[in-house]
Amino acid sequence: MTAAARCAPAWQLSRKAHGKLRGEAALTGERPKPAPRPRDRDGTEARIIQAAAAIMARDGVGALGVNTVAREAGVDKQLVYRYFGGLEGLLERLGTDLRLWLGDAADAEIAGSGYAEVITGQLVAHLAALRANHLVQAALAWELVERSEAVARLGAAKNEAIRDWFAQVRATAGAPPRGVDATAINAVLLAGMHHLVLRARTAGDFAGMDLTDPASWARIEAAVAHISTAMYAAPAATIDDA
Amino acid sequence: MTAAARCAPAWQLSRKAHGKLRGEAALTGERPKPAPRPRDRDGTEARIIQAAAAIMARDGVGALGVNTVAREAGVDKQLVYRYFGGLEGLLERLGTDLRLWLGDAADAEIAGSGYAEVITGQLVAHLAALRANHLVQAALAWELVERSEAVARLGAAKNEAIRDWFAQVRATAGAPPRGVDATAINAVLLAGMHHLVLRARTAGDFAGMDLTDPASWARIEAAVAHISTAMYAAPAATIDDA
DNA sequence: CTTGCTTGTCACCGGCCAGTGACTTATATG
DNA sequence: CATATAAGTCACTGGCCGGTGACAAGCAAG
Repeated sequence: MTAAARCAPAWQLSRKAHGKLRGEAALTGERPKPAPRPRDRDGTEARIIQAAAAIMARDGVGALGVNTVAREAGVDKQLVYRYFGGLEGLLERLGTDLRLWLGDAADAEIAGSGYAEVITGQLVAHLAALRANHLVQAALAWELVERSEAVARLGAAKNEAIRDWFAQVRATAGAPPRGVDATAINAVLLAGMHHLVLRARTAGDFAGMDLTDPASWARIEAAVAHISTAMYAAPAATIDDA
Repeated sequence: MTAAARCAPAWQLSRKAHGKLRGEAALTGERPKPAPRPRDRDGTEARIIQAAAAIMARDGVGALGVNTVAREAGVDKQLVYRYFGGLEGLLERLGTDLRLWLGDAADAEIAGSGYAEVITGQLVAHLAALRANHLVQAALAWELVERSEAVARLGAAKNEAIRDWFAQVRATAGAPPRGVDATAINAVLLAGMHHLVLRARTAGDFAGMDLTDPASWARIEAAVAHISTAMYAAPAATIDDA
């Protein structure tokens, strides 16, 4: 499991000898030859990772388990243990790939003149990318529920991606207007977008907005752009906080 | 049940001495008198509800189950079925109480002059109330992960509370400035606050903000107030969208 | 008193899950 | 060729969970 993996460290097993042997089947009848999958380690690993991603995106993280992943992949669960060291390692591998996916989502072109325009464009692009990526959504939702080590690892990768993104934006757009806490404002806007996307995938609404209606998303996008533009507009010298 | 694991119960059941029938005890030896809990239906129901709330707030919704609740309450799980009709009914009852809690959170005084001031004060108050209420946080996180019927019921209650809140605010503060999509802006801000609070209880950070540091929350609060004030400031006639 | 309802308690079932040992067979290596 | 390794498969253990049936004891009405 995740955090509470060490549940029963000290049970002693009074193991009885296994009765049946494989060859016994010949006595009862002819075996229909199960036709094992052709050997392909890399392909099998890919199948397992793909299955985990599919379950995560479709059914959420709660449905992830060694049995379910193996079943989805059409593979014996033993292979999950052998190749990844259990669910823990599999999730770590999945996190690596997820990091790549995040990179894709953050690859929107950074363009525009001035901080306000650049940030606004980036926020809107981020919203669209996140809305399209169900896997990242599942990971994000997971982080809000679990407190495990795997989550922390995955979250660290994501944070690093966001940090890089911020640095890139700042390098392109320059500094935000003086006296504006851009980090906090961006955090609020980003968090708002994340939350609305996550609400859409389950509840379908939030605070009077029907999140199943594309029109609502247009309004949300406009609101974010509106806020971002207003906050980072050039003549913001009148606003000052400590 | 999610991946969160509970590993405790083995050492509680060490008393194995049960015979097939209750009366058999007299044959084998004197019974130490299991001393059943004195009869108190209302008290027992309250204990169960309280236990469910405690688990939800402490361990999250993933840890909720008939067994765990009964164990936490120190009560046989059969009573959960008898009194509430299973987990479903228990959660419904809990939702009723939760609705009251939500009411508490929304009972901040609506005061101020003008839409901007009223909304800003309400948002800040809502943030503080939500930060203090771990049970509502758990419910909110749950809604982002599950897609069940109980969730929908609970969410409906919450939405109704928010709707009432909006109506009250509008009645007090009047309409927002023309040309401003207040519903969408408020949704973004509200969603941002919710998301940051939910991140704080698990990940502890978001987009470069350390959510374990009270100073970060001061900045977030300032950012929300800043945005709200700027968006709803009276001379907003220059801004127009469709 | 007897009868019936309720409260509290326990035992048990089937099902799913995590994890392990062991077997078969294909492939590479000598 | 023989043999060691690795891939794929199966069987099995132990455990928790949801859910149900049954039992003992309190309590009240007749």
